[in-house]
Amino acid sequence: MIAGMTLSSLAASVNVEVPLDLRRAKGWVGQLLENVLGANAGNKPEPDFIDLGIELKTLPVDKNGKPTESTYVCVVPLSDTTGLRWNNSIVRAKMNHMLWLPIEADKQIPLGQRRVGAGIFWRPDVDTEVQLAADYNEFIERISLGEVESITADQGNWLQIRPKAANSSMLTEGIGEEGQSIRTLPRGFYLRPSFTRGIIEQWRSTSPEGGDK
DNA sequence: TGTTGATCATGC
DNA sequence: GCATGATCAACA
Repeated sequence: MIAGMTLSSLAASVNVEVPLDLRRAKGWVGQLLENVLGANAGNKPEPDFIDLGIELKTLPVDKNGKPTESTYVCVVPLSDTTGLRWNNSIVRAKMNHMLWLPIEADKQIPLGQRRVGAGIFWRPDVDTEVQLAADYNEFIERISLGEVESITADQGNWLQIRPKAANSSMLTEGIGEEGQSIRTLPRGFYLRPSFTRGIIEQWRSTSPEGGDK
């Protein structure tokens, strides 16, 4: 029902002001859509629609419909990694059912005039999940071995690990090279734009609304 | 121009 | 400080 609507009309429907730009309101679009659609997980590490088990993600896209940014998934566990496996991971819980909402992100369009696209309900197919699991397990193994400081963003096929903090001086507990406790920058799991591009392309080729371009 | 590392706002 | 929502902006 909200496909095609502008952010300013959606904001008006929930009595929210539209900021001039996103520089000081980076998560504004995502929070607006949570509001409009009634997501209820708050800031808990659970899917947004708890009862449905569905994770809501806005996906900024350029004029060609290609994602312009990576997608944050969740915080990376850096200290208590024993027993962590793909099957009991928060990454898997969130990615099991996702609702993607493409949003126009061309900076030439004023924020309030940007439109929401058709929602894409998505679940990973078997091959995709195998690859995500491989990325995840490799990262967790390296973290368990005390290699967190040598993980860079160019590692991982679909998932990547990057800093996720208020600033570069934030520290959290991690595992050092000798297995000791260290202080290290908090990290997050992110999905590469190449991954979300695939979701859009898959939708375009299979949905009646999607056309074939 | 795409990526990587850094950063912004909010709630508790 | 940690978890949510993400985008910014410098640099390769």
